[in-house]
Amino acid sequence: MSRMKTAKSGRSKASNIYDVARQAKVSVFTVSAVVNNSGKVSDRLRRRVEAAIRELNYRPNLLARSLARHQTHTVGIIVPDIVNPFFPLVVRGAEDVAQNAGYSVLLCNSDNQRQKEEQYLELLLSKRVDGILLTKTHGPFSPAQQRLLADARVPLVLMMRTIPQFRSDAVVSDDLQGAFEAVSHLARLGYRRIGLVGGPLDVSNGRARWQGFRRALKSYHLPYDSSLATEGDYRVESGYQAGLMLLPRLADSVYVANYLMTAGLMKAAEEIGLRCPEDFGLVSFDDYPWLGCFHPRLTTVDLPKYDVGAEAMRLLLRRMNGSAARPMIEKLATHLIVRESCGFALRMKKPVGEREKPVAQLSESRSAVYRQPTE
Amino acid sequence: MSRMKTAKSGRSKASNIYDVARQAKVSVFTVSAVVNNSGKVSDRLRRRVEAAIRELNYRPNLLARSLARHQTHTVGIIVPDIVNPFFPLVVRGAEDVAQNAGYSVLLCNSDNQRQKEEQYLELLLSKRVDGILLTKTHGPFSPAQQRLLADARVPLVLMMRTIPQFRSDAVVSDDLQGAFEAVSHLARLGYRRIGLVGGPLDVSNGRARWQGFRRALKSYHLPYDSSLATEGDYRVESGYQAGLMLLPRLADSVYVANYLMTAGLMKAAEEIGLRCPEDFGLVSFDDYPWLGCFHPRLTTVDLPKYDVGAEAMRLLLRRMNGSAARPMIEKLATHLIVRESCGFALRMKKPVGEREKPVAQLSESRSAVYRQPTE
DNA sequence: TTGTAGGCGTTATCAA
DNA sequence: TTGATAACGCCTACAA
Repeated sequence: MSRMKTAKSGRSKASNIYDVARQAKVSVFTVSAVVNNSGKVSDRLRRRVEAAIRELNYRPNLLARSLARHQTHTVGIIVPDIVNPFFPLVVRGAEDVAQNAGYSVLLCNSDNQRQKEEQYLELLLSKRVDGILLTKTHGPFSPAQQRLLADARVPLVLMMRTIPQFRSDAVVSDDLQGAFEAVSHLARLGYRRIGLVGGPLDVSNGRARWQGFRRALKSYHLPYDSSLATEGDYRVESGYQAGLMLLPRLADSVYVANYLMTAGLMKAAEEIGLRCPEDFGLVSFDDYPWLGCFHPRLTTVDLPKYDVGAEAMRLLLRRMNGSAARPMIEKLATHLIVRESCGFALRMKKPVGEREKPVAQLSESRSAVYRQPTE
Repeated sequence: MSRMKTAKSGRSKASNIYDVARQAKVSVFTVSAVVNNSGKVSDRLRRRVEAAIRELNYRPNLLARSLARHQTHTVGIIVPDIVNPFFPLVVRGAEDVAQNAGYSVLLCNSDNQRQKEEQYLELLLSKRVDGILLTKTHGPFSPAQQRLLADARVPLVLMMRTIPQFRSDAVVSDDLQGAFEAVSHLARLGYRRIGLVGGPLDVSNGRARWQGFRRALKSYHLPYDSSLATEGDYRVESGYQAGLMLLPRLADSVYVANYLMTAGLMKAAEEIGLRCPEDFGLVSFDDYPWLGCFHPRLTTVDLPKYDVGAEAMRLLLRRMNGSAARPMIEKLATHLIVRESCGFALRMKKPVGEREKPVAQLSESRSAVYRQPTE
């Protein structure tokens, strides 16, 4: 008799491999072989098993399988905050690749808090994920975490941020080059007092974007005025505060290291009564589908968010499959998109042909296909 | 001897409960009792166990625990696309509540494809999640899915969209009322040819937003002109197309049923050479932190995205804990935010005090605290 | 090609 | 209070 009652009758527990074996009058091995399409099974038995599976509506318990096989086909992704519009695309890139390879994704938000991050890390390891994708909060791993990770021998790939003194794979955007291009663009347009709303200096991409800014200044023989450089935390409010500081100091333009801070700065400009690009030029960092639809239409440096996630997951998959290559850092190319906030139309001084080309390559970049978000 | 080698030596497998038991010279029961803080264990043994755990760096295998306990402390969330800026907040709301209750979240993107959705549903059930949060694609569940869900006896809560003929819990925003308010606002400002860029009619919130539009027209004795009403799919492109259709037909204003379509429509307006709010008024649906920072600053109806996710998860938790109350649909209140795209400043006809109050309550609404996104 | 039996790491039952 | 020992559902040598 079937263990899983049919249709109407009182429902009992889900059927397992033994039920199927009994129903098909074969051994569990045969059932397992059929289900996993492994080993040789005669057509006769295979058909019997398949019939039984259908009748009992059997579906393997992946939990049990994971326990037996020592792999869960699940990866963990820890990002600061999925609500920051930067991360959905990263996560989506990772998820697409994962899904395609038969893996599911456990999503965690650290809120940039080291404690939350650590808790999630432990949880993921306890859940025996096969790998981890991480956008690390500021600061290094604690010794406890290092040991944890080493002991668990679970591959980990960093996204967007690297950590000094910690050798591991990482996929990042070429932030230094991107910031360099952004600021160079302003310099080429003739701006002389270029302000910076930078990212946090305690994370690598914050530092890189800062560096790109300084190198571009130097490259165009512009002085570095520290009163025009502020450190933000990638959130709207810090951009707003920065705007209140910078703009009254007669910055004639500004490079803002991410989108949310740009929004904050625009708000500040509005309150102060300054218009962009008429009163000051602006280049932002990170593009979104709606940026070309509202005013000022933002000139920005597009970051390969989707590809960062996708590449990170590909790298992780390779590690999970036992790749022993030495840790590598992949750096994905950025791309300047000129619209109006930089004041290009107002100050056009360069031939049009040049406007979307980088002036110089500061570091090697890897081109990548950018996938447009679907909605 | 400890099974987990210390520091330098060749690392063996992670230690399990037997290793701990052996090390502490107790039975596995005692270890289990200590780990789970259940049952009575003498202080003497407890200390021995705790010491052993520390020495061996033991951490329970949650996989095995799940298998034995028949619960995974994991829930699945299926949304159309995490890249649509609508969903991150929903997911975040759910994740916060889940995390707080000791649950992790498996994230899935259906891309509004029924097939993908079905695959994910099966996967989640096979992984034995304890519950599911779902923003269903268009159309009903297939009979196969219905059976699947019924057999698995896994609680499921719908988010944002309900399904006719399927009784289950759901948490939605009060879209009908929201749309009604949006369009009423336009009517009160004196607009007479109000256009609609509606959501897809094959999902419930698309229909509700459409209905709210029509009821408001009726309520203000405005004729319904079907040539001014278009059906979109919540994506940028469809808003763009709708704009190209509607605006040349002399709509004096338009209500757009979500943010991405609004972006598309603004793009179309730009190309046509129409300005907002000078040439046409606009009320959008769904608010974001940056909407007040760019022009035109959008008048919009804010949806309680975070709360939808959070409430849905709370409901799910109750179900997972065995609540047998009959299925309920929670409807969360929306909130009109007046900025400039509606042309309020240009056409001010009503006293200021009235502008943020709904004219009428079309359906019961539940107020809820709105949490601002952090970045 | 197929079956048997032991293992995966916990929890839980039932004696002691 | 503790300790054996049987589930939990699947995989996989090893045997037949």
